[in-house]
Amino acid sequence: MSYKMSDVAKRARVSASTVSRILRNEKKFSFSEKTKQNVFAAVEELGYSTNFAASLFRSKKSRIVGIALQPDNSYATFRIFPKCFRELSELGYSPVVISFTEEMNENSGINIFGNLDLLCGIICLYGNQVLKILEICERQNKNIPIVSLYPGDTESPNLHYVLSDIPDGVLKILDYLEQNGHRKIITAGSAGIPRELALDSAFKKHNMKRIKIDVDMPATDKMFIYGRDSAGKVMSIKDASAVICSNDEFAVGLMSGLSREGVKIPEDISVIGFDDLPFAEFSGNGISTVRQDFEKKAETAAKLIVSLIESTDTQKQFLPKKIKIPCELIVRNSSGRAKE
Amino acid sequence: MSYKMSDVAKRARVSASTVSRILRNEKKFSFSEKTKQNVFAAVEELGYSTNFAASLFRSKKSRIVGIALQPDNSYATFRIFPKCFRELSELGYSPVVISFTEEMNENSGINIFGNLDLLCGIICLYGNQVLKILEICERQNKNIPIVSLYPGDTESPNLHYVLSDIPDGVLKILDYLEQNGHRKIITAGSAGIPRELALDSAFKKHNMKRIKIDVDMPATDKMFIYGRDSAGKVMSIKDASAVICSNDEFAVGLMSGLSREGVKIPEDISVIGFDDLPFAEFSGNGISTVRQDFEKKAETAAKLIVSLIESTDTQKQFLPKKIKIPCELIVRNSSGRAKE
DNA sequence: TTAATTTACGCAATAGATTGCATAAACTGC
DNA sequence: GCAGTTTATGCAATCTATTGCGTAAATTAA
Repeated sequence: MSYKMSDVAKRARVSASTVSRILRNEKKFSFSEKTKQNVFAAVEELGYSTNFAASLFRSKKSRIVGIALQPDNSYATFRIFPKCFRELSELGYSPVVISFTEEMNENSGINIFGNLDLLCGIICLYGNQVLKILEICERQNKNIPIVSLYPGDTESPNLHYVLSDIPDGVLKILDYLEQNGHRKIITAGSAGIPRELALDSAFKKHNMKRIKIDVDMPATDKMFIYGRDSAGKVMSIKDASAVICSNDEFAVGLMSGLSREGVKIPEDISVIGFDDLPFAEFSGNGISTVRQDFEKKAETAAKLIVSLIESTDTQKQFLPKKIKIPCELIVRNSSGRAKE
Repeated sequence: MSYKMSDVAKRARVSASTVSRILRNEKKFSFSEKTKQNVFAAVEELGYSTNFAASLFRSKKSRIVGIALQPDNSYATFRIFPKCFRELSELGYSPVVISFTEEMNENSGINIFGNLDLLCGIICLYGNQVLKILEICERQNKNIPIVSLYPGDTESPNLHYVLSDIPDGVLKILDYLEQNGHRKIITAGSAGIPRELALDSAFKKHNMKRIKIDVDMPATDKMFIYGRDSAGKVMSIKDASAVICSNDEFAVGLMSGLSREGVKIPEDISVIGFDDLPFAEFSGNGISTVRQDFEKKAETAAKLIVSLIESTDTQKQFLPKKIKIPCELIVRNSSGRAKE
């Protein structure tokens, strides 16, 4: 049987309340250095660690942060997840995956973390899920901070965002393509409304011709296939000299489809990916792409949510609603100068 | 404020103990249909759900299963993880990631799930970690079932395993290569002792010449790089007609390195991967590889651990110690007949 | 020096589900 | 129809950390 707080208290010759307060360093109370020393020593000697269940039961404060993941995870998600997880752990919180289901609803209760009782904050790695989560929280009067790593189709003022600066990334692509003589450019795939708007405005700014190939891409684990299956459409557009893809997986699939038909990359057409996933460097002769700094996003999100959890309502107002992380254009060999 | 069990009890005109027993359907007790109906109705009407903290506090039974992941996750891991997660959830358990740290030790307590108090079982997706976890459990007298999805370097009789049938997969590769005239074959990378033994015995059985290129591959997120950096060594072995790689990432990296040097695949050399990760189909003209049925592994592991958790000590003896999942050879265009 | 405040700590109630023990009612077998 | 068993349910103790309230001692202000 393991020790309890009263054992520590006895050994340190103080009361259990004192032990509790010192261990949680409750700021409303102060204790002499000597008392603290005694308590810590007793804890050390007994190898005591506080009973999570009892603590949670009494205080209702969990230090558990939910991480919402989509059911069929793209590689990008799993660049973010581990970093996010470790960062939260180091900040003294316990990250917990709260969703792999499409239909997250109150009564699902599919596992104990499915209902939000235990959570003191949520980080959402799934753009289109976050509004639903917010809705559930509001209906349950669960006033916990929510940080989203994707914009979703519409941003909400009740959420916090840590986003890659997609508009900037898109502009960098177009700058590069323009400098290399590209004028008529395909965009292929789909990546939500904000990306769409970013592309539109970038094309407008550069006064270049955009040809859209919209692809319905519901399953994130089928990106390669969506890409490959789009090769025909891309080839049917005769005078385009470049394709900007929604993500690297799509780009790899597309290149595979194009190669199969004898199209040479980048001689016949330049292909640009998005994300810079690990395989981007090694697919074909390397894919030109926009690198998202997933690690930075994850770390920032973890720090932000902890700040939000630990700050008072007044302090919260001064914390940023939206943080943008820069993107970087990585030029490899899937792109080059436009033909003639 | 949310309802408690006594509220439900009052509404159903029974005692709280009865509610508790009915909701958990404790098998030692029996209740009339009518009583059950009343209780369920009351629960429904009040929208009651049991307070996890109180329940855990009193019973010390958590229905939380730890999933141990390695810090730098390979893609393979994240094929398994979501499936495992969902399966466990559907079986009424709450999966929780318990490790992204190399040095998992008792006192890390890096988050509340780091010490094993809350867990009723562990699934380990990380071969070399599992023995350490077992050791910690034993030292803490934490007698919970542990299921490993990788053999690790040495198997332990105190663990349960759900493994891909690697020896069979390896044999299938050699059968195929032999039929296609390959006689002198490189194996490149490293994948632990069991795989090593499987390769040795398969080569012996086929009486073929094996040339080992051992690569130290500590970081699973650098597999592509290890592969590419091995191109030189592979090329230096003149008369080999095929390379069997430890995994698909390595294979993609290697192919990238070889192509860069003008080596044609499969004309000059056949490359075989392992795992059949999603990009294998789309890299180059498709990589020949051995498909591991990750989904099946995940599902099987989840079901096994739940059986172990819910069975008595006597029943446990009849549950399998090791379950093997078949592999399948997928032939694509990175391999063909041996030269001349 | 006294009143006012701050510092330092303890007492005891409390949170809500679980479970060992007890009991009443119903049933079974002879 | 009675002893013995099974079914069906309730009572009350229990698990352990937290926290509101209270107080004594130390410090500061006046």
